[in-house]
Amino acid sequence: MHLISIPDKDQILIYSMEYQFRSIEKKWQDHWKQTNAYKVPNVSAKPKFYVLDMFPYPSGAGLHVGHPLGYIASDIFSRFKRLKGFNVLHPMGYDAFGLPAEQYAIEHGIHPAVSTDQNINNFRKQLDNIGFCFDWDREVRTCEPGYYKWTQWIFLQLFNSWFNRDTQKATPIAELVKLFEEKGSQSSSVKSSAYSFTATEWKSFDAEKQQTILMEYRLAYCGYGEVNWCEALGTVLANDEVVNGVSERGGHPVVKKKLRQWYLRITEYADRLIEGLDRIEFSDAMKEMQTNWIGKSYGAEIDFEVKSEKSKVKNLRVYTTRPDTIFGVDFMVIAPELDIIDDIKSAEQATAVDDYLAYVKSRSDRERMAEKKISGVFSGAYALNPFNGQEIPIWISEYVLAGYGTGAIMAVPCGDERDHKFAQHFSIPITNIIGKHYDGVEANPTKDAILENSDFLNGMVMRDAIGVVIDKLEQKGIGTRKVNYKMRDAAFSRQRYWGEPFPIKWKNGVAYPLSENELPLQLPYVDSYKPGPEGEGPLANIPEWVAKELETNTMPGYAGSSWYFLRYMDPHNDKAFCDRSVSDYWGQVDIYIGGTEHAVGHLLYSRMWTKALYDLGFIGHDEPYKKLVNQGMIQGSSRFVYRINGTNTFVSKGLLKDQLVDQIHVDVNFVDGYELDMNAFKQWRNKEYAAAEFILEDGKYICGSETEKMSKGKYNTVNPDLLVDKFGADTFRMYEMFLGPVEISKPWDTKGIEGVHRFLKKFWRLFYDELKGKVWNDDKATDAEWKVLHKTIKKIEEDTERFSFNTAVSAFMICVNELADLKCNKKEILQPLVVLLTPYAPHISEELWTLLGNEGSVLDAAYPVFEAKYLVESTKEYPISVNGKLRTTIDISLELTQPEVEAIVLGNEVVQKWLEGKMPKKIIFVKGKMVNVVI
RNA sequence: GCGCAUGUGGCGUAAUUGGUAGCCGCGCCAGACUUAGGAUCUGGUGGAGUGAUCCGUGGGGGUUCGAGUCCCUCCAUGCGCACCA
Repeated sequence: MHLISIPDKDQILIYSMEYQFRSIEKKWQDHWKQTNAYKVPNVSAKPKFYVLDMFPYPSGAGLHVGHPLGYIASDIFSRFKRLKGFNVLHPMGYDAFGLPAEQYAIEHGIHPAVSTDQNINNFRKQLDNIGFCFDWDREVRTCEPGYYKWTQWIFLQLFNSWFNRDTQKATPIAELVKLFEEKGSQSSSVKSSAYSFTATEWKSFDAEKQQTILMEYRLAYCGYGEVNWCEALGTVLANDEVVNGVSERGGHPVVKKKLRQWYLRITEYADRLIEGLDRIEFSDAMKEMQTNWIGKSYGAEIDFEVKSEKSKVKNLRVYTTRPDTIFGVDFMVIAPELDIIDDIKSAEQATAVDDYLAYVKSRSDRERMAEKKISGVFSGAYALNPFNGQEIPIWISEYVLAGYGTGAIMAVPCGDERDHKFAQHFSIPITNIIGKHYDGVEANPTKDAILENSDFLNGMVMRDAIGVVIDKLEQKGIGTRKVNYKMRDAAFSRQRYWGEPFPIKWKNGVAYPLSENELPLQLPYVDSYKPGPEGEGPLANIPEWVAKELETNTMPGYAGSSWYFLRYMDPHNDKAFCDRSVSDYWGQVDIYIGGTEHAVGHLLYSRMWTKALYDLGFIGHDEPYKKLVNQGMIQGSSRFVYRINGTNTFVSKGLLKDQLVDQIHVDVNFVDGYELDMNAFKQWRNKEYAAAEFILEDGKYICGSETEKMSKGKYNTVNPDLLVDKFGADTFRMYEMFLGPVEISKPWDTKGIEGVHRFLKKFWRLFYDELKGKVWNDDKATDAEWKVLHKTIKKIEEDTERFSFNTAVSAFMICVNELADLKCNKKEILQPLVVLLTPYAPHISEELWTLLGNEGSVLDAAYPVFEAKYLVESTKEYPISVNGKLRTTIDISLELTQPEVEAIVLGNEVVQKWLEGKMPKKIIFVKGKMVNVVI
C-alpha cells in the first residue's frame, strides 16, 4: 500500500493507489502557494522569456470553457520554458474599466468599483482552480489609482509631445516651441496645418493662440468629432448600442452630434506601424489586416473648377489614386455630409437633393455599409476638367465617405467597378479610355492598358501616365502629389464615468496639463451615473469637479491596455511606470496570446504607445510584441428539444416527422451527449416544463444539436469549475488542448473529456496499481522501451515549441498506450516522462515526481534530452505504388541502392500481377519514403 | 459590398518538405470481469461489395510518376469592417 499525505492542519492519511486527483491537486496548489513557486525575480542569471496573455475584462458572467483556452496554452508554454532553463515572466491582470460595469451600476445602483471587485474575485477563484503558474504578486488592475496614475502620466507625455517629421519621432513639445520661435511654421519637420506664421508672428501671439496652434501638433490632442447622440437618453452611445439607427435600449432616435473630443495622433505613426510589421512575427493574415486598416495609398489631390448656379463654390478638391484616368472621368461623386452641397445644388435639383440627404441621415453606418443597391442624386452643378474644360456632372451618393480623402471622388466608370455600376444605374454615358481592355459590361481596373481618348496622354501606358499627370497638375498649380491613409486619428475620450480621468484643466478654452505630483487624479465617487448636460460625461454633474475646471471626459477602454505589458515588469514602482533597467531586462513580450478581435484596435494602439515611449527614451524597444499567437474561439454546442405546437409533448429527434414543433434550447449541462436528463429538464427554470411529456426512442429522449456562439441565452455555456471538480484541473487543461489547434475555432464537447481523464488514469497505473500498489521499479529498460521514450521526447518538445499542443497530448496517449502494451513500469523510462508531462499536467507530475523519491519540485527538473541513437532504423516498410496507386508494402533495408530496390520490387508478386508481364516505363524511388512503378 | 479565415468518417481532429489519407480521442458495435455498471480491460469501426476490387479530404477543372497539400474556378460556413476611390 502506498501513502498519500495531505499537508493539512489536521493531517489525514489516505490509503489508496488510485489516481486521487482532488487531493493531489489541492495539496500541490497549496504547496506551490506556500513556497512561492511562481514568484519571478527581476534579477536572474537565467535568460529571460516573457509570455503574455491578453488580460480579461472581468465580466459578471464569470469564465466559461472558452476563456481559459489561451491561458492554458500560455501556461504550458511558460512551464516548458521554465523547465528549459529560462526566467519566465507570465503575469495576469484585469482590464477593469469599461462600459458593462457602468451599465450594471445604472441598472442596479451598485458602484462599478464594487461590482468590478466582486467579478475579479470570482475570476480569480476560477483561474486558481485550473492551476496556472501566474506570478500573482504582479497582478495589475487598470482601474486602481496606483495603475492609472501612470496611464495618466503617459497621456501627459503624449500631450506634451509632437511628431517630428524629419526624425519621424515623438519629441517634447518644448522643442517645437523653440522651432516656432526661431523659424516660424516653415520647417520640414513640421506638418502643414491651417496655421502659417513667421517666427516674429509666433512671438506676437498671445498664450491662448499659441496653445491653439500647439494643439494641432500634440500627440494627444483635443478636437471635434461626431458621436452617436441620443437625445431621449441624454447620452452618447457606442456603435454597439445603436441598432438600425435607434438606441438599442428604448428604440430612441440617434443622430450624429459634434462634440469636443480627445484624439491620439496615431496617423503620424502610420508609416512606422507599417514598417514595424516586418520586424515582428504576426500571422500574415494579421499583418494584412493591420496594413489594410492603415491603408496607405499614393495618389493626387486635384482641384476641379466648379460651375453652379449660385457660383459660391470655386473649387472641388478630390483625392484619386489614379490621376492617369483623368480623361475618363464621367462624373464626380461627393459625400452627402459635405457642407458645400447647399451652395452647389441647383434650384431644379434642390428638392431631390434635400430628399436624398434626409434619406441618408435616416440610415445607420451599418446600413450604408451593407447596402448593395445603388443610390444617389444629381446636384445640378458641374465640375470642369482642368485639361479640356469638359463639363462633368457632380453627383451625391452615400458610397463616398466624408471621412476619407477629401470626401469627393472623380468617377471613372470604365476603370472602377463601383463607378461603373453607378453610371449604369443612372444611365450616365461612359467614356472608354482603355480601348479593347474595356468590354462595356464590366469595369477593368488595370494599370497596364494604353490610354486612348486621353488628349496628351494618348499612347501612354497608364502606369507611366500617373506621374506625368501629377507633374502637369503641379505645374498648373491645381493638384499635388498626396499620400493618403485610411486610418484616422484615434478617438480617445468617452462621455462616461468608469474610466481614467484626464489630468487636464481647462482655462478660457485652453487645456493645461496637471503637474506630475498631482497624479493620480482620482476618479471621484458618485451616486449617480447619469450623463451630464449637453452630452458631457457624468463627471460634469459633480460641482467640485466642475469648479476645479477639470476635464469631464474619461479615457476609453484601450488606454489602460495600451501599456499594461510594461507595468507587469515593475508593478509596485511608485516612482515610474516601469524602471528603465527592468524594462531593459525583460524587453519585448516574446509570445503574446489572444483573439483576432483585437487585430486592429488594441494591437495598433499598444504598438503606437510603445513607439512613443521609445521615442521619448522611456523604454528601449519600439515594438511591444515579438510574436503573436491568435487563439480560436470555442463555440457552443447547443442542444434542442422539440415540442409539438400547442401541446406539452416533446418528441425525440429521431421521431420527428412532419409535425409542427417549437425548437427550444435546453441547458447543455443536463444533456449527456445527446440524451436528455428528463428529470433535470422538468426541474429546470422553476419547473416551467414540469408537466412535460415525452415521446421516446429506445427509452431515451435524443436532443438535436447546433454549433453556435457560446452564450448564456443559448444555454450552451459550460463552467470550467464543474469540469475541474469532476475530472480535475490536469484533465481539464489537457482536454482543452486536445480539442484541436489553439488557433482554430471549434465547438466544445464535454463528452470527450473522459478520454483524456482515462489517459491520466492509465498513466498513473504505470506507477501505481489498484490491486498491487506500487508497480514502478528500477529494472533496466529494453531497446523498445528506450525507443518509445525518445520518440516521445522528440515529439513533445517539437510540438510544444510550435504551439501544437493537441498533437502533443495525442503523443502522450500513444506513448502510454505503447508502454502499457510493453508492460513497462521502469523508473528510468517513466521519470523523464513525468518531466515531459509537467507543463501539461503539473499536479499529477509533481505528485509522481515526489513518489519516485525525488527531492525538490518537478517545476525546475531538468528537461529530458532527446538522443537520436535510440531511433535508428535499419529497414523501412516501403509503400509500393503502381501508377501512383498503393498496391502493397515491402520491408526493405535502408542501405540498398536504387537498382537493388528495383529488383526487389519487380520481384514482388503483387507488383508482377499489376505489371501483367509488361516492362515498367520508369520506377520512382525516394529513399526512406516510397516506391512508385509507372507502367 | 470589401477584407480575413475555414471546409477531411457520425463528432473533435492527424498527416511538419507534394510521397502509405483517417493517428489520437469521443461515439458506436462485440466481448471479458462483475450482483450491477455511467468503473476497468480486450477487439472492431470511412463508404460500397461475398470477394478480387472500386469509391473517397466542399464541387468542377488543371499541373505531376504521385495532390488533403500546388494552380484556376465555383460553392458553403464563420469572423471582422470605416463601401477606402
